[in-house]
Amino acid sequence: MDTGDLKVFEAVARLGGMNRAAAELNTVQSNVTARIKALEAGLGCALFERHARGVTLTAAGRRLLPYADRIGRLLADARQAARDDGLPRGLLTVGSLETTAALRLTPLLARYAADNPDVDLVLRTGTTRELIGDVLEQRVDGAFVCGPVAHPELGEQVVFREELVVLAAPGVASLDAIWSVAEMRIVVLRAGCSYRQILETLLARRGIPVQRQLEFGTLEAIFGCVGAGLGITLLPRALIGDVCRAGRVSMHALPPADAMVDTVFIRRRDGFTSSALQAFLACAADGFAEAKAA
Amino acid sequence: MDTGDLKVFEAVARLGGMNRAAAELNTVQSNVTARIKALEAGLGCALFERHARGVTLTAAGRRLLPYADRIGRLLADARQAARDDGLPRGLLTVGSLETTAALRLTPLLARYAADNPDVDLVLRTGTTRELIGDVLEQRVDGAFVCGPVAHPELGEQVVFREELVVLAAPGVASLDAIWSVAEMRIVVLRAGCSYRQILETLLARRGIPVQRQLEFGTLEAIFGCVGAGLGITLLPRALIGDVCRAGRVSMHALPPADAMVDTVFIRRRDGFTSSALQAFLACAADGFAEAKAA
DNA sequence: GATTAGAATCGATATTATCGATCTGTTTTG
DNA sequence: CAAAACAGATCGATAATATCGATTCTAATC
Repeated sequence: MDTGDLKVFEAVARLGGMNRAAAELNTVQSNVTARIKALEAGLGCALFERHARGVTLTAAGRRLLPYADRIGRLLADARQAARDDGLPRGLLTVGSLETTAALRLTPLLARYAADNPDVDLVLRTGTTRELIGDVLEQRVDGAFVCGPVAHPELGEQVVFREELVVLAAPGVASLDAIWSVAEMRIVVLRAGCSYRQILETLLARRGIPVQRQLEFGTLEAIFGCVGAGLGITLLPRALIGDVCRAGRVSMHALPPADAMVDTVFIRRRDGFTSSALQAFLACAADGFAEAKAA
Repeated sequence: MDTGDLKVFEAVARLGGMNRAAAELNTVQSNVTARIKALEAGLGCALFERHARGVTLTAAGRRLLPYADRIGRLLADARQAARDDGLPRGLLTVGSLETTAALRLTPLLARYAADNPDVDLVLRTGTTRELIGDVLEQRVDGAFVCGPVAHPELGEQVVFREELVVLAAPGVASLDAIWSVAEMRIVVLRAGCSYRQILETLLARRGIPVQRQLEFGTLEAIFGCVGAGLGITLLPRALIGDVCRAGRVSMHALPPADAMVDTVFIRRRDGFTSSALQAFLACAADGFAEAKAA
């Protein structure tokens, strides 16, 4: 059983056919067949059932597949680990929620990029669920998501904790006034934003349907929209500044159980921590410690 | 980078020389040299420093080595996982403390062996420390040791919790009478027994030197020896039976903090759980649940 | 300076992987 | 129902590469 064999095996399993796998692997079908046969002979059991429209995994194949994946990933990690001489360089792919990226990460990313010119930094955004998958499948080295995650294969560290507050039009006196409305329009920074989900959950819990959502790319636009009474929004208190005191919007605190949200940085427990990632973690710890002190 | 290459790499690293590795791998030195060179070329960095008395790992080599081990183990797991069709068979190697094996495990092992005729059961004994190493290095599939272990790579489950009591000669009135002795002889079931270590720790904490230890293979012999005033011993209360009520020895409870000992079954968190091991766990859970009920 | 242990190198050989063509058995299509 | 299309198995030729054994080179040790 060889790493090459396992790669072939994985491709055949994923694509459901030897021809397709051969095409992907830039080789010919007879070759793929031969390697699978060799693998099966070495293991002493069949991995695929052959039929007219391709192949499907046998029970043994299904048991082997996750190992093939893990071994492949471990090999990639091993290569990286051996090459990594302690100086941050190469590719660093970090995931983040849209909102976190837009509102919190820019200074950090800018500083990291400036400090580490040899690192190619890639930012990938998605929902918490998607990003967890990305980290598990090693599509990103780590990600900022909405915590807690509590996944056995993931390590997480709280990066910052923030209080979410509801913003509404200036005239709104209290939360109760908001909850008593028959239906609600919400304003978000980006579609799929995690704050949107939280807000929708809060509204759903009180039986208030969300009529429509408005999406704006900047905080200022959101403030303007909310101030004009077009809807409500949910944002970290620290980001609101003085638009509230200026009377442009009204701010409403939530009960602590709903209000406090942790943003955590997750990464694979068993994955290799490259120098580039290590430097990133240090930079992040630094940056957010400053933010807290300020 | 290939699994064969990694095996060669591991052997060279462990033996500190290409000739020695070649001998172990049943091949010739030129071959080992060639594969290491290929591996280094593939990675783009040197893995060994060559000098007159063999080779030593470079920093890159040191980083790679743990991955080589892990990949090797994962490959072995993968092979097992693919072959394992759900029916317990093959080799099952279990570790245990001497004492646990002698006093608790025999009925369990007998039943397991009877229920699973296709499994070759191997029992390996050692101290908790040794057994932890055995489990980590995959020399055993799992082990009964003195808990708690709390190692990140190991999962543990408490198998039974027992109260240890001190046994002394019939005339001894209390623990204080024992602690006030100037020196003490202790009686144990086997050398290296974990109860011996606990007892020695207890004595050491009170500044009592252990003069000599007596070792006997059966509980009866220990009772006789202790009853004759030759020394004291430490044993689970459940194993003592009525020798105490019969007046042959005196029994002394310890403070709860010292008295309660957990026996836990440990195994690798990420390791493959074979059908044979799964059946063993079921058998153990069953057997010890009965023991508790009785 | 001779000896020794150990790694590098090299040419010959054996092994293995790859390729392209062909065969066999389905399923779909005309 | 026959033909075409599709998918895997098989096979012989060839290319690649792993292995071996002999030799060379180097740095310690005697």
